[in-house]
Amino acid sequence: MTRGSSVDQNFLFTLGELYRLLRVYADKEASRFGITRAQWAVLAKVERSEGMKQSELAELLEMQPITLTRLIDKLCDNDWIERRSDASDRRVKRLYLKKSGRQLLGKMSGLKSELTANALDGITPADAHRLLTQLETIKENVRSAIQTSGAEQARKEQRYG
Amino acid sequence: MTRGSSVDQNFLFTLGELYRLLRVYADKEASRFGITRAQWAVLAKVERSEGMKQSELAELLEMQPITLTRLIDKLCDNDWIERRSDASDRRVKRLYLKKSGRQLLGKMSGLKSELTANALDGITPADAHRLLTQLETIKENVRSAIQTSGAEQARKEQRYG
DNA sequence: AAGTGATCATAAGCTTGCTTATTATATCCA
DNA sequence: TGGATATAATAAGCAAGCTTATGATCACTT
Repeated sequence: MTRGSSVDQNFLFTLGELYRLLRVYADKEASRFGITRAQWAVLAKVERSEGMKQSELAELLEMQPITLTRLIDKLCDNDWIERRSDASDRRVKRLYLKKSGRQLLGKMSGLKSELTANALDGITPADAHRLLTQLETIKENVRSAIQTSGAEQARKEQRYG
Repeated sequence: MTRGSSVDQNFLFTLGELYRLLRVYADKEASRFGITRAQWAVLAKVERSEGMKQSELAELLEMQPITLTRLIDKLCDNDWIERRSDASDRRVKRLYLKKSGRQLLGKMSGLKSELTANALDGITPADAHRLLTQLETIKENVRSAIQTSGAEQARKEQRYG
């Protein structure tokens, strides 16, 4: 129980503290390439799945479409990616890497490894793998917790509205 | 190597995605108490170490003093904490919980456990404990990586400035 | 004692998240 | 065919991070 309560006391806020540190670190390093960490994450995801709709990409990135829209604006301004209209649905815009975007990702490929290696220093590859798996598990847990609490909310509103 | 490269591909951005999800979740739940997750984190830290200087608290929270200043403004507006001038150093303000802040934390004590338990569902207490330890390790790694890269920066500037 | 440099809190302005609302377009059903 | 509902992208405005700069105070050196 001591063990449980210690986790209980710390997990929620510790993750936030780590995130802030990691953000400062990654932004500082990425800035040498004229890009921010947030933009880089989008660019990397576009590379992995070109031709996606913005809404699909937003879901993959766990962010709201409007947040993504503004990041895409910046990536387009820099000519790293482009929006192309969808032939069969005129609401949709699909995202494609441009040549300079591909080149940038090439130049940055070593940086991600370096940042990750520095962050995970002293953690064995096996532990790192387990850690990542656990983070994915937690992501799923939180995603479904949000949906559940949203559903409860809707039910209450229906009952009292 | 497969294992290493899979971590390499994902750790940096996965943590950001999890953070965003967790933020949405915690903010939504905390809002029932009229407080945000960020403000809650500050309030909880003040409870644990009353009488701290703002600058010390900012360091504990891994955030910049100005970021903290504005969160503290809100906590003071709500009368949950107060700033008291230091007797021996007139620059310093020390932070103390007020009665209603203590009451609020009491009311919210169950929520943190609930959020953490939901997030860590399916992860054994032993694994959760190891996970938290690893997050702390990574925090230290990143903190020192930032300092190192800052030092390199300063060295370069000195050399070329 | 006085000046130089550090430290504390804060201000101004930017980024990247969010929520809520708007506009255009699709889809569905009656 | 047409009206209600849903979906895609964007806009406006707020929250909470950041950097850089400022004013007040302190500490140290001379």
